[in-house]
Formats: sequence, C-alpha cells, structure tokens
Amino acid sequence: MKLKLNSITANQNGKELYSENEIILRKTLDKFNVLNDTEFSDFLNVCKYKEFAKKQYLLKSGNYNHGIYFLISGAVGLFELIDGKEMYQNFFLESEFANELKSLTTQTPSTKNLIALSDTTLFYLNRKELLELYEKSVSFERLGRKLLEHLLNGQNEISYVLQSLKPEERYAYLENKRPNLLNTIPLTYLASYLGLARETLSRIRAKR
Amino acid sequence: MKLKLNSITANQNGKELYSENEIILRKTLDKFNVLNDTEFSDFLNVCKYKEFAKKQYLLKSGNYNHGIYFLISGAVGLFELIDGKEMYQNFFLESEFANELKSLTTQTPSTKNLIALSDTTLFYLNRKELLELYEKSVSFERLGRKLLEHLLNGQNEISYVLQSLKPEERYAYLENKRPNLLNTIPLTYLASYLGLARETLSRIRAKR
DNA sequence: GAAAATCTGTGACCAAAATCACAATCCAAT
DNA sequence: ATTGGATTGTGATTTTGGTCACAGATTTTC
Repeated sequence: MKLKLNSITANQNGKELYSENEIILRKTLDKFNVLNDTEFSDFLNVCKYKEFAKKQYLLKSGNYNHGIYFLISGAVGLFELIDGKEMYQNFFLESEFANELKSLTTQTPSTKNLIALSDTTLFYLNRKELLELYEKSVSFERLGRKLLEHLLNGQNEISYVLQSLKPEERYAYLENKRPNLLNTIPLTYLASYLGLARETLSRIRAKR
Repeated sequence: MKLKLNSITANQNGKELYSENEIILRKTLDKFNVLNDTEFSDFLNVCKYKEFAKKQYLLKSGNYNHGIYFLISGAVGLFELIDGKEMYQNFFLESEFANELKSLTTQTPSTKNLIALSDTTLFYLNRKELLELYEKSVSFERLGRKLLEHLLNGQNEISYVLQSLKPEERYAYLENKRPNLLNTIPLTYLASYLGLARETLSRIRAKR
C-alpha cells in the first residue's frame, strides 16, 4: 500500500499555504461559487485528512454514519447486502463527496456500507462539525443546498437509467457519463450498480 | 371541475388569519423545524394560489421550469417521453412539493413534464422569488437544504427499488410506502413508475 | 345519454436476460 | 515464483417478464 504525502504549495501572495490536496478541494467547492477565502479556511479546519487501504470500510451497516468524505484519490463504493449479494448503489472517485445520507440525516443505523475499492486518501468531515458550520454562516447552508441539488439531479438520472434503459443502453450511459468507472471499478460491481447480472454485462462488453 | 374555496380560520390569539390551505402548508413546513412566524409569513407572501384542471400541464418539456409547487389537493405526475412512452418518474399528492429540479437549478429546457392527474389546487413558488428568499434569511437556505436531504433520501430508495426488487416486491413497496398512490393513480402510470409492463402489474394485482 | 377515449384484464407467444456451471485470467500476498 | 482468492469469459438452459392481441369496463366529453 502506497499513498501520496501532502506537498505544500504557496498561493499568489504567499500569505497562506495550501497543500495540493487542499487545492483540489478548493477547486471543487469553487464550482458552487459560495465560499470566500475565510469561509474556505473554516471549512478546511474541520477537514481531517485520512487514508484508507483497499477493502477497508469507511462505514459498516448497522453502525451510525458520522460524516461525509471528500475523496482526494482512490475510489469508494456504496453498497447494500441484499439476499447475500453486494448491490453497489454508487461509486465515488477523486474530487467527489462520498456520502450516505439516510443514516447521516436521520441518525439511524445505516443499512449501507462504504468501502475503499482501492487505496484512498480523503478529507473526513464529522457530522457534528458539519452542523456547526451550518450554524456559523449562511454560506455553508447554501453550499450544502447546492451540493444536494447537484446530488439529487444525479440520482434522478440513475433512476431514469434503471427504469427506462435496456442493458446495452445502461452500459452506454456509463461510457458517456462516468467513463472513469469503467477503468477503476470491477465489472462485477458495475453490473450490480446497473441492475444487471454480471454475465450480461460481460457479454455486452465483449461485443465492443 | 369542482374546486374547494379557501376558508378563513383564526389562530389562538386571533391576531393573524390563516386559511385552511395555509395551515396545511404550515404543518408540512413545521416538520423541518426551521421557520418562525414571521419567516413563514414571508414564505406565504411569495406563494401564489393556483388551480389546475385534470390533464393540464404545470410544465411542458422543452420549456424552462420556473418554480416549484406545493400541493394542497389533487395529484401531479412527473413524466418523460421515451420512445413514445410516457414514463412516470414521480407522483405528488397533497402536502407534497411537486418539483423538477434539473431544469429549475441548471436553467436549461426541461426534458420532463409536470401534469395534473386530477383537479388540483396548489401554491406556486416562482424561482426568482425563491432565490430572493434564500438571500433574505438563512432559515430559507436551511429549509431548502433539509427538504433536499429528504427528497434525496426518497430518490435513493426509488433507485434501490428499481435496481434490486422483483416486480412483486416493487408492488409491495408501493403498498407499504405510498399506499395512497394505489387509489389515485392509474395502474398504467404506476407500472411505468415501477419500470414494469402494464400487463405485469395488472397480473400482480390480480393475485391479491 | 350516446359516442369516444381511456383504462384494465387476460390469454398466447416470444425474447431477453437470469441462472448455472466451469474454465481461464488476473492479482495480491507470502 | 507459487499459492489462493478474486474477477472475468462463455456456453447451455431456464425463466421471467415483455410483447401482441383483443375484450370488457370505466370515464370523459359533447
């Protein structure tokens, strides 16, 4: 297991120092166009850098979910055990927020698992500190609101795929919308994500 | 077409007057535990009472979505035309927010339609005024954030149903989680919602 | 209240995808 | 390098649910 170390980089005026990882986070958050410099600093202050080895669990079903994760590198899968099968419900790659919201927001034991699918580095945000950010400034509420809008749009699209598309079209959807998954995630997991038998997806791919 | 008129009701101290409809809205929003009295009044001020007859469109694909709707009575369906078929992606009944977020948040033409499935009364919230509320007080941002958390949890559940459940289990899911849909929404539409052929759902129901 | 449109039920048939079984590959760990 | 585990490929078979067709039933509309 080999993980990158943080390297430190100065910004233009040299007053503050951000690591590479922090710059990745900044760029991602800037897309939402909400946080100013000081607010971003406040955000950073509650981010804890963590590393997970492949196959390590970030969240195990039955436990409470205590936060969210911003991926710097690696891959995380969200899955649920159904009839003994691991049904993957989402995958998270770098610059994405790995999340399981049901347990986080309702504070009930999670039915789902978060697992590192490769060696992964990330920032961890504790639920309590997240709620404190929400209290601290309207900007964090706005960021949360916009992030959730984005996530919900994405989830609506997944539902559409599962409801309306045939197996080959589902694979084409992945090729177009999330091509990076094809390299990084085992076909077996992708099949469950698309609601297909492993063999079916294997045959679809063979035809290309 | 027959629609209820607003009747006026006094609250305890008699200082303010709320209509029945406004009380329904208040009760629903109170679940999120965010708005105080004055904030609720601000919210009400941007709500426009509207009526839609059965089969009237609230939003037509190709157009921009300009707001969200809080249902007082009736039923609204969200569907998309796919291969000439109306694929219903959601249903909204009384005390629910009928929404199509993709077009609303990204300001692109909608691929989806919102249609009244029976005579419907509702409050309409204009996008511009909604954004102004977000500017006005952190409470509205918080309300939006919590509502979106709630909606996303629901959408995750739908995805799970489509990904992992067999036809009979999908019907059982409706019976448990949204029993009111079974009475009010035609089986044909429910079938598309569940990703099933109309005939399949008809046979499942016949077995009960 | 008659006609038209919409919605539902049901049988016969078909096809697509799931399941089963096993071999081949790839990968990780010692 | 070798073992063991995980992952993938592929053929044979089965089954589920989709499609087609048409008849009733129910609702809407003029």
